[in-house]
Amino acid sequence: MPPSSARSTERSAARPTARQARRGHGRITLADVAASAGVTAITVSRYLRQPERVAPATAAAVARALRATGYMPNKQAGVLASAGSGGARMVAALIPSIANSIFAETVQGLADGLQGSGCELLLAATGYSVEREEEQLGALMGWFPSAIVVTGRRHTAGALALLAQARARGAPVIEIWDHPARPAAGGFTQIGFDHAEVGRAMAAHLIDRGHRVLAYVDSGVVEDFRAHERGEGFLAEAKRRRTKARLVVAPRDEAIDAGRRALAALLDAEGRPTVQAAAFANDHLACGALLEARARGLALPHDLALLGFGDFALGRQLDPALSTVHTPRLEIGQASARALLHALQNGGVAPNERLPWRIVARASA
Amino acid sequence: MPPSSARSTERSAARPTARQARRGHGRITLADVAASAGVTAITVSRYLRQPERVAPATAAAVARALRATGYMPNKQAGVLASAGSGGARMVAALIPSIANSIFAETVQGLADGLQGSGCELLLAATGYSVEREEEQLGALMGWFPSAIVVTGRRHTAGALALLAQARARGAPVIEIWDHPARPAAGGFTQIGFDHAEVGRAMAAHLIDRGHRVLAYVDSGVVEDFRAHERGEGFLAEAKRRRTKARLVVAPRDEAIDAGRRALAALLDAEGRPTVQAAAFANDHLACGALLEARARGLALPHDLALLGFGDFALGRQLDPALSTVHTPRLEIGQASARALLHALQNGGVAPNERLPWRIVARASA
DNA sequence: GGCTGTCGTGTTACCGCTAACATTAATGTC
DNA sequence: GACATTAATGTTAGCGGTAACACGACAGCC
Repeated sequence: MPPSSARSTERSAARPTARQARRGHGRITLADVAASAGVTAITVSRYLRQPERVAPATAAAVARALRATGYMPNKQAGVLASAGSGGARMVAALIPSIANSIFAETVQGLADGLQGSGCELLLAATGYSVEREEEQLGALMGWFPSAIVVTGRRHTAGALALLAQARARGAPVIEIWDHPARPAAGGFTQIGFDHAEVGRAMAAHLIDRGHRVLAYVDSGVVEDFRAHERGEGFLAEAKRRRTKARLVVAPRDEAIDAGRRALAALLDAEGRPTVQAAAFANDHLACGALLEARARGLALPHDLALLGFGDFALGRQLDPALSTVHTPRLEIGQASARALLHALQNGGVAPNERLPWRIVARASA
Repeated sequence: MPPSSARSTERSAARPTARQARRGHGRITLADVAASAGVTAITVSRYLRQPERVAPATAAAVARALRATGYMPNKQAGVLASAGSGGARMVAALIPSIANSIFAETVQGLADGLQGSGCELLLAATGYSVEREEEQLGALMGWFPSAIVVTGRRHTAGALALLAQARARGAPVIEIWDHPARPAAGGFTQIGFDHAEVGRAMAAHLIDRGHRVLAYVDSGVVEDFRAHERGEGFLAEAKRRRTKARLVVAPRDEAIDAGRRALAALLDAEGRPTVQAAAFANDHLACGALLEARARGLALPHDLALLGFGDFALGRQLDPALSTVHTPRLEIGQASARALLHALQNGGVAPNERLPWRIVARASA
């Protein structure tokens, strides 16, 4: 039965002065536990953090007192006192959108990997805006997180400064979902894959299957940098292979509709179809296109080949099933958690990690 | 240009004693800003929190010093000193799964609603386990969050105690995704809807369309209480309307497969179909069943009616399109943010909120 | 002029915890 | 038996901020 407000003896002995100082918030503190165990606060603190350093008899008394009081350590105070070198840690994660299943799974992987490590996850969404990212980063940094996970390698100068500052403090900084061939300027740990390479592979896949007039339907989200990079890779590979390819940008509607309309535009432009094969910035767009193609009675992949990106559940179930790029979305989160915990324990910078993706050739391309 | 390590004059004046006390972590503190502005720390603190209380000339000097130093308030210290009555706040949210798009959208709504309010989001996933929930809650409570959002109304005794304790401290506690007809024991704010009612409506919908042999395919996730409640409502309504109905539990596989297999079992049991219409715990299951039905050449909804729950993107695009229940998943998050911010500002308990859902009759039922 | 009130700022003490050093007692060493 | 070593616990002084009160300067009032 926890004593409701038994403060340390020393304190309750002090008679209430006129100056009614703040006497705590009624929480149970280390001092309460210590009083109950007949030791001082530091001994209880030691018991909790390095139990091998307190004598067995004392340890037993402290353990009893902890149980009796129902003590819960105040992590704010812990971080403040030990600047994060203590047990309590917070990991800040910044992703473009939580509702986007791709990032949701990555966050799930991150949360799973952090589970049981004593790290809590502080999450914010940027809405695909680097300015919002900087803003959110500023807010999160006020908590002095032990590690920071951001999405992609493009950030505002201000955000980069904040990240560099965090790293200088010893906080690992991880950029996820991106890992270009040449390392980025900031020099932060990168866990992901090379989007330009994926774009090239997408083009190669379509060209290898005999398609000669290609298009990449890019995301309408201006700051979806990774989608744009896949587009650049796509065009580069097409050029290298001397194949016609163009880039169009999907309208910024609901993605499935946007895909439908983007394909319609490609098919109806100039009065005749201007593509034989199209790759898309994501599966939502590709699924929309696939539905549009089906509605027009086109035979996939003969009349038209469609290739998505992301391997969402929807594409797998449509008929014909959507060919796409499978991405390590859960793995990126898990690997980040691993990397960051390792860096926190052993110091040093977490190494980059390139995770595998693969083209899943189903019926549409 | 921020001075790299200019501490307050008073401190740098103190000659370095043998006892090399901890002299900060090299961060820029209020004292640094104060020294640069020629005032004391408390004045800077006031400028930041109640600017109308400092003289205009001082304010200008402080503002200049803030810009010069690049100060970033330490929120840990702020919370510790003012027990959350200060500006810095943290909201802890506990959901079953982040990867589940339903909850991801709710978290997105919550994050959106919190955006700009000075509240940060501390997130954890329970994996649909009340024990894990208690554990995670214990970990999160160490940060003494200003508000807590949990999913559903079923919790372990330990978790309930923690929640009650938080509420006693003045932290609003919100249970999301659930709002039964009669309030739950804990008496926490509920924002969601009545799942039994949805279950009844699902049965009513099928019965009204002439189906006489019903089934509810429940989630294989043991602690998906809300799905089970919909099932109970479904059976109750069928009973009231004197209609045959049974409850079966889907295997705990990948959900689309599970739905396929659950329907197959219903159709093949006893050598002949044992249902005319089935409702499902979620759209993933229902989509699986729909694909299975289509593969068997059944005509929906004549031969078999299928009704899902959740209104996922997939079901909308299948052919025939899946009839389902649309849920206010984003709204639940937004409403929670609103409620919680209101409660934090004005004190008092946030009122319950019942959010609207609706049956979306498409082609399958 | 003395009293009171307000404004703007400073002083002190404290939030709850832990690093660094101090202290005490028990143990080992020659 | 004097001294160094180790083990176990305590003392002090912070971490970086804010609440509560203190205080001086000036204004308004009789």
